[in-house]
Amino acid sequence: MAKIDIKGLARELNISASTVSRALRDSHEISKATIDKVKALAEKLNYQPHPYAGSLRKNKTKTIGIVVPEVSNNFFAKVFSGIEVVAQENNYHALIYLTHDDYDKEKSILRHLESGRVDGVILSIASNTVDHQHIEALIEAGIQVVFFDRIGESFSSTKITTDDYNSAYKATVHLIEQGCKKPLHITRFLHQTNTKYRKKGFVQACKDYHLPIADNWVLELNDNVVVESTLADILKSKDKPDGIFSAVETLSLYPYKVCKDLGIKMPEQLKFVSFSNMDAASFLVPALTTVTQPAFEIGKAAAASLFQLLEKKKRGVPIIDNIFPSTLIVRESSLK
Amino acid sequence: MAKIDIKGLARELNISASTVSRALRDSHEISKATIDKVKALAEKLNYQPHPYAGSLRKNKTKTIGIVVPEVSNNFFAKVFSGIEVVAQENNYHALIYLTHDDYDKEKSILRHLESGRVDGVILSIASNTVDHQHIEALIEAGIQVVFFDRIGESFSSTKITTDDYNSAYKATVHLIEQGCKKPLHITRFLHQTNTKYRKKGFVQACKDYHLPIADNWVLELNDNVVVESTLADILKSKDKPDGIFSAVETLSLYPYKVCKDLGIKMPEQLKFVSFSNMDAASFLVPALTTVTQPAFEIGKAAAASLFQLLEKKKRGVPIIDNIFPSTLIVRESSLK
DNA sequence: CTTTTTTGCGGAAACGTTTTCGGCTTAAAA
DNA sequence: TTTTAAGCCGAAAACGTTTCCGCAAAAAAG
Repeated sequence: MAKIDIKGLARELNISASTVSRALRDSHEISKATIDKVKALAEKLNYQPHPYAGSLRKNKTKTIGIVVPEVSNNFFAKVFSGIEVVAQENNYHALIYLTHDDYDKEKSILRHLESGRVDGVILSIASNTVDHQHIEALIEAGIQVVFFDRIGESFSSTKITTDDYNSAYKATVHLIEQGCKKPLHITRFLHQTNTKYRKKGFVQACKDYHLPIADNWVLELNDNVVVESTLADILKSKDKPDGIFSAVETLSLYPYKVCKDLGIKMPEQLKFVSFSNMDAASFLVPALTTVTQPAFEIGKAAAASLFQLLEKKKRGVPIIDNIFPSTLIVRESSLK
Repeated sequence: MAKIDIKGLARELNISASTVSRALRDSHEISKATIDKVKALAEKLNYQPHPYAGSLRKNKTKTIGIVVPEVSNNFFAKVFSGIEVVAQENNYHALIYLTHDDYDKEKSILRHLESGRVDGVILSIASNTVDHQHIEALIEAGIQVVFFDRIGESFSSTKITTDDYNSAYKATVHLIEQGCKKPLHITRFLHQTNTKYRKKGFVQACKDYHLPIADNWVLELNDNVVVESTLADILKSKDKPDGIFSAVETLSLYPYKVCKDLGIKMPEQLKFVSFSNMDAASFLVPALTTVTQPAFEIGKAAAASLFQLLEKKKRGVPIIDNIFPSTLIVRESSLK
């Protein structure tokens, strides 16, 4: 089955390539008769336009780049699903890149994307990137960028987030109302925007409820290998916490493990709430109280915003800050 | 910052575009001096080649398509991670498409990929596709295809799977050895290759251990909304099973739910083993005994095979059937 | 000192589209 | 009858590369 191209169709029909091209796109300059002829033959020969030839000429790729830390993670996986659904609806293609939370990788990926491979990028910043020059360069090169979850605050681009501060505040208040006097906040990479605001919410709730918050009430646990021992040490200490609020899903299973090892009863002796999109949350024992982000919706919103920016036809200023509320799902792990 | 292209570099250096092109690729036809000059300027001006121009000319895209049912699923997410790692190592780009287990979507995606957007495709077939013409057409169009997990047996392409039959056999034997006399096999979409062989393994194990296997020992549960009630009915019946072996991760939480609702004690009254890549498996109560597939390795192998096919330089017949063993991880849910 | 080979480079075609420009008919308007 | 307009289409340029072909000068061989 020889590949058929526009010239082939033109030859077959004894008309010019330009006419074929126009006919396929329903140009008003072409007679109905010709359009029908062309389309019929294209259908018959299973003509598929070469995407890159068109991209090159039109300087439009109809593809976006998705740059995220990882995807074996319920949150990112669901965000991605949301993006993908909207992308398919709009006939866009999605290139996906994982930074593995590595700044250098993120830099090289974004640098590569400056060159016209994509029209826009949906980005969630790696946990250890601090400076943002590579992102600036990308935008400078004319690529639209939409942020989600881990955003670059200094940019004027669209940002999709959840109400990190409020969700964290509410989760903390919940712990306090269930009787916690010494909640511990465990988190990661506090220079990120999302975790930063979650911490603020935690701290503010403690203050508002007159808990004498100390420095060691907030624990930044970036290194996987020490999480368990660190947590164990704290839970064995004399002034141990009576509740834990985790800002990230990746820390949500450790307390179970440590409690089991140390014979600490949850929730009686230790109440626990975690940000999480884990499906199994309600099957843990005790079932995990979660702050869950509307990941799928966030993905859809990010994609929708990006396409709106790319297809400038729709007037109206694009929504810059799009905040989706997270919901606190109370289960057994936090109840008195 | 105006975009710089090869012609721009050429003009700047008073040499021809072809020389620049060759210099950038370290052609032996170009003097060391010129090469250095060109590269220095390219570096200075942050030259990035336009990917699609090159693809068009060379008829090589350096991008692959990944077509999978979904990605909010631990198995597929990890496979994808594996693919992505190898892709980045080889400087390939990955377009990802989700079929959402929909045959029509899969058909239209593959049809689109015939047109030269990718060099090859890594595919795991949607659960409800029965005929394979769209895949044949893709291969016919000159696109290399590598299958994993849900494969097309009739194709001579590379296939990456796990030892479905043996793993299922072993898991079933494990249940029997723990005392099960009436194991129930729950599964989905038995026309798929993977589930088909898992069922065979289950059946054979029952036979080998002289259990009088009946038709209702295998239950195909394709519709999410009836899973719970169906399972409940069975577990309430007089000749209820004393063990369950699930062939798919997506069914691995239902038994917990139903047991809780019906007051059935697991594992005392009902033992349970499931195929699963869930991180939380050991945190469920009782901790879930799993057959876990080396998802990340499968992804890496799929990508590696594909790239080997694409870069024909490496001689030697490519490995056609690549079978990765799964491991049975015994936890509490299946112990007597 | 001539002939051949090698080295280093430029011109132009090619990849498959889209789009600009222009031209030719025929019909409508003047 | 002449002018204008409308309708329909073709030739060629353009997008940014790579590569085929050819050619001059220098080096090697004779």
